[in-house]
Amino acid sequence: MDLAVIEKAANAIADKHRLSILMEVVRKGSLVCGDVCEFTCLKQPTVSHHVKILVDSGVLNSTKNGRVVELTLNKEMMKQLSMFFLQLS
Amino acid sequence: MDLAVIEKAANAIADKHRLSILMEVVRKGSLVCGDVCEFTCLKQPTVSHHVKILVDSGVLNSTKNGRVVELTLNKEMMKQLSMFFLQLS
DNA sequence: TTGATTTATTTAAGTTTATCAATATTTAAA
DNA sequence: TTTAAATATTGATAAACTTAAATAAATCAA
Repeated sequence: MDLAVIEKAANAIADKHRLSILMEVVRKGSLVCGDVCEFTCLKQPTVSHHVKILVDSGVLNSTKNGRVVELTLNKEMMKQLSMFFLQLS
Repeated sequence: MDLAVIEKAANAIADKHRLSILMEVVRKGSLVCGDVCEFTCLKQPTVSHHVKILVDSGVLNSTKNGRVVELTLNKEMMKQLSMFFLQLS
């Protein structure tokens, strides 16, 4: 269990907007960045910044389809996090 | 599942020193604040600050025994976090 | 009560982060 | 090849965070 991975994932989740992006990805299955601008009150560069943190941390996967970037949940990371906290409980 | 709780706990864990305090509490079973000053390279007011964040977030429990503050793991919070990520995976 | 010990608080400096305007880049469509 | 659309990057500013010195508060021991 790499603590740096946990720390980075926790950091990605430790923000109101990023957590809400994560939950919306879960709810919808997938999102493009433009969607995020709509349901948050954030401008495009801010969304880009937050999405980068979520993707770099491994919380979200991103795949570029033409002009859009599709965001999906990294379930492997969710499993890792779940196992980490399970072992502590 | 209260997202504000998840966000606050994630924030508490999203710091190298605080995560290491958490892991040391897990390893030892319990710690006092003075111990934390020793195994981290942090001064007492800094430790006090980080401990406060960990306790306020519900990640650690604290009980005052005389002059010392005993820190233990809040296993209920660990369970909550584990379940949260399990449901997402 | 006095002195020592442990933790908390205040304050300040330095660093990092969040935000957005402006602009660049990439790609699809006309 | 232009134009339009989606995302990324840069640069600037304000807010938040980390750190620690100085100090206060609480508690134990002598």
